[in-house]
Amino acid sequence: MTTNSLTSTTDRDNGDNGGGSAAQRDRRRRILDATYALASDGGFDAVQMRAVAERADVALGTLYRYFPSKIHLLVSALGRQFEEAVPRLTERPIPGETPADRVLYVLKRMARGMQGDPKLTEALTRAFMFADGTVSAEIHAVGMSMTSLVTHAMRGSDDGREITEEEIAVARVLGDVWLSALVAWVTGRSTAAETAAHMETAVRLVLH
Amino acid sequence: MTTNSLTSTTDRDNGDNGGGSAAQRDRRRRILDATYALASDGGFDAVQMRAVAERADVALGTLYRYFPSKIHLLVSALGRQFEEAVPRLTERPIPGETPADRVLYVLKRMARGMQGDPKLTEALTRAFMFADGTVSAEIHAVGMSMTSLVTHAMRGSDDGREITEEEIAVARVLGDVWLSALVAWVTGRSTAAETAAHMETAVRLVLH
DNA sequence: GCATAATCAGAAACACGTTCCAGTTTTGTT
DNA sequence: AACAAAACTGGAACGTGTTTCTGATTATGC
Repeated sequence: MTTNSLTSTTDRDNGDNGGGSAAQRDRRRRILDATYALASDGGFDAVQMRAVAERADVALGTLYRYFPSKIHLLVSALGRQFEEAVPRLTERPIPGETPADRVLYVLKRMARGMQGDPKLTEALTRAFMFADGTVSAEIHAVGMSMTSLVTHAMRGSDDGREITEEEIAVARVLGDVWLSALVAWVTGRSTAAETAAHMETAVRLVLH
Repeated sequence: MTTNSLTSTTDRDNGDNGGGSAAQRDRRRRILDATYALASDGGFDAVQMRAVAERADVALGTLYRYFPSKIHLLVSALGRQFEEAVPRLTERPIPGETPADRVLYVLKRMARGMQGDPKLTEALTRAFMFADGTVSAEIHAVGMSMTSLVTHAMRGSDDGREITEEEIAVARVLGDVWLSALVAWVTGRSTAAETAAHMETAVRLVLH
């Protein structure tokens, strides 16, 4: 199992998306848009496959052709959200004196973004947690984005150095804590403030 | 049917259900036993409410009277498993020279136990991750067990000292990592060996 | 011992994820 | 242009979690 060069500049669309005709790309976009809208409005339960299909103006069978399950659909939506967020967060140097400060800055900004749309976050997080092995590709992609984000924040700017094992380990641990905290928040077991405090503690612990 | 101490030997009912007649306690026990058996055999999907009811020899409506949802049912089962495991793991001094060694010992032993019954673990973990706010009580109990387990391992034996904030923070971070690793393993996204390696890295990172 | 309330069994019904199918439209090839 | 293959539509249908209903059974207070 490896962990490759994460801060890939490659924007490549991998198999599950890039190909296809313009009509197909458009359908896919409409489906993901409908998913966003429904999730943002009513959370996981409101993302009903019939409703998504109707809103995206495709038949139910077509929806299932593009996304073989509700989980795939939501995890793909989460993936797209990350794809959009990561460049926004990494394009300019990240403020902060120490790696801990910078990582916290990034994590908090991301948390704030998600907390601004709680229902959407609930839907996506839940899907992520419920996914089984058949979604490992999509999930791996999200994990990579997360790792890349954190390692990028640990250094202030994008020098060319190879990313070390240590950095990856730190990033993965922080990613795990972040996910758990997110789940706790999403399920109403902790407040946003508690989540933030917990993340801060974890970062200071791990980044000596 | 397999294996371990899960198939209740203890007949005692604990706090969250202690009340009620003997017949009610017996029904509850039968229901949880059926849940164990089905989960151990076929995992989350195999725990079907009709099947649980039939196996426990109660009507479907009765099952729902005792546990308002499948998630509640499974999370309760997980809670009982923890209740049984924690004393077994904390009753004697934990081997290991350093806190890191001892924590690893405990976590690995627990992981081994769960990996010995993968389907059961899958079912319980999924339920845990999918739970919403209405099961926060049960989930909080599990979280406390986990924290207590780790803090106990960090010290070798049970001296009377107050547990520090720092220790709790470390325990919570490790609990988060453990949970994420467990989810990754359960959903087939990582192997047992990878999970163990990841846990080891995290422990060494957090416990200097 | 009996009246009353609580609980239970059994079964039907509903909701939503998922699958399947017959017919139609779009796309690609020759 | 004609044909074949692939994709799409509309809708029915199935499985499983959940709810609801009715009549039996059991527990509880007098």
